[in-house]
Amino acid sequence: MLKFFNTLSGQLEEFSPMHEGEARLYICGPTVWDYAHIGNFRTMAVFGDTLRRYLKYKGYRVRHVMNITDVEDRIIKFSHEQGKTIDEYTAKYIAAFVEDYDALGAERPEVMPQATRHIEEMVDIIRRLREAGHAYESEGSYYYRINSFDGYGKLSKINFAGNIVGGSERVDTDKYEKEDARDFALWKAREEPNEPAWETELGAGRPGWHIECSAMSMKYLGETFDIHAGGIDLVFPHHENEIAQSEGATGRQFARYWMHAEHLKVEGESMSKSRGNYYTFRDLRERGYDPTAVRYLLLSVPYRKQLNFTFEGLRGAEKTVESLRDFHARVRDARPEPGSNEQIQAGIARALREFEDGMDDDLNTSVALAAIHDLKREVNTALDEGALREDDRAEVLSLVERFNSVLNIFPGDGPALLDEDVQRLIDERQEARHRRDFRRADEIRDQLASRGIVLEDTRDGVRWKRRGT
RNA sequence: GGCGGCGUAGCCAAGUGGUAAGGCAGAGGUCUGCAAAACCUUUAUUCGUCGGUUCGAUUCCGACCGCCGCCUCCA
Repeated sequence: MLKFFNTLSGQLEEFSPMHEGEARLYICGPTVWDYAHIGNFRTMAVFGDTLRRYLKYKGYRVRHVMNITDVEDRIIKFSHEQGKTIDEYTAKYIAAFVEDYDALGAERPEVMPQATRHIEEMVDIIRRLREAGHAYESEGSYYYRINSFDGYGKLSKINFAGNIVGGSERVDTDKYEKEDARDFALWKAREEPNEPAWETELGAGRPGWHIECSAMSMKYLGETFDIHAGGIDLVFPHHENEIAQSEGATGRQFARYWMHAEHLKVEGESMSKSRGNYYTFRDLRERGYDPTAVRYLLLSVPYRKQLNFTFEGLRGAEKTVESLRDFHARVRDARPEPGSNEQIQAGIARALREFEDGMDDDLNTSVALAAIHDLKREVNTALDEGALREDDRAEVLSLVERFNSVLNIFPGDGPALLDEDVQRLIDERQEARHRRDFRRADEIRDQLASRGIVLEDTRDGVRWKRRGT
């Protein structure tokens, strides 16, 4: 039974979608003012993708929407500084995000809507909010009247009485005329003549941050949908405000399950540019790290726990991923005798059960990965002892495919080396050995080993075989 | 000040009211000319500290110490 921790109820709940056999989810995507960092990807690419893939694994049709926030204060500032339009400025970062997302092995969402293409839908919601008394206009801007919405605070459980309010430089109360300092902007009036703005029935201006997610999620998923997810920092105010906007406009429940991914730390500290421990995915690739290892590392801790990202851990993840690839290749290339082995069959059944139990428990990827490692060890031992049989081999392979359809951590092997390439390298190695150039000889042997070619030196020369055969 | 999370072996960490998954590193072994690679075995009488509840606590409760976060258009 699939269970998720729902931030709204504060409890683990059985997942049961609105529409039979279909799961609709919305995950808050990137604000494309810069390259996304590894924390963004933990949430959007790895957690979001795992959620999506496991829902599919469980047999649901998935409709997955991830927005791209392409209008926001920093974007306006930087595009202006560079003399570009918003679209010109963001195009580069949108393309980079999608490229990184793909490289991390995440499946693309069905829809990736951009905020700037959905201004009309936002205006429509604001109009409905005004009609319902939840919104008011002030000096050309529009605000949400928090006092008018009873459920405000139900997601974040914020106790406003105990909060730092007023008198603090943190609360920007003088910029706009608001009825209440907590009221938030739905629409910001144009202030400078050259400021990017949309001419709408609300006047010239641009949308507030929160309204875009309400508009795009409901447009593509319906007024009520199953799962809304994002980083834990979005609980307040972003998601709390989305609820107020959406439910205020429709009078219906907005998202039914709210899931929030914890942030990651880097070398034990919070990641920040000032600390110098801020990494984009591209930074890691430039340093030569394998994208699959990054994915593995980000997957190795359940999404609701902080993950301590370290380079030692990343190197470890590379080794682990490599051993998984070797394991897969070894099983794939094995040519065992017919029949099946009872013990292996039991191991296969146990691995499947443990994997699913782990994933069913709020996507506990740590447990799921442990199940894969246990299977790997057991099957490797059987191969060493020649105890694996043809039926076992086929089932292990199909099980690995199933696991990989959810976690996507078994890297590809690349194109196979042709026999003549292997022979040419072996001849070169023999020549090097005659010269007593063992370093070169070893280099060649390692190169072959990394492609699954095992060498066997004999009196008559060198024999070789593909690993596992 | 209000709210929340965490502290488990050298490192990353899962987990449970009944006695500690998995990965990396280390050690040993198979293989090998030696290595490397691959594979196997092994590594916490103990889960921040001190109390309490219990037949029994790492797991529940309280206090304390330490770390991280939200309350600010940060995933």
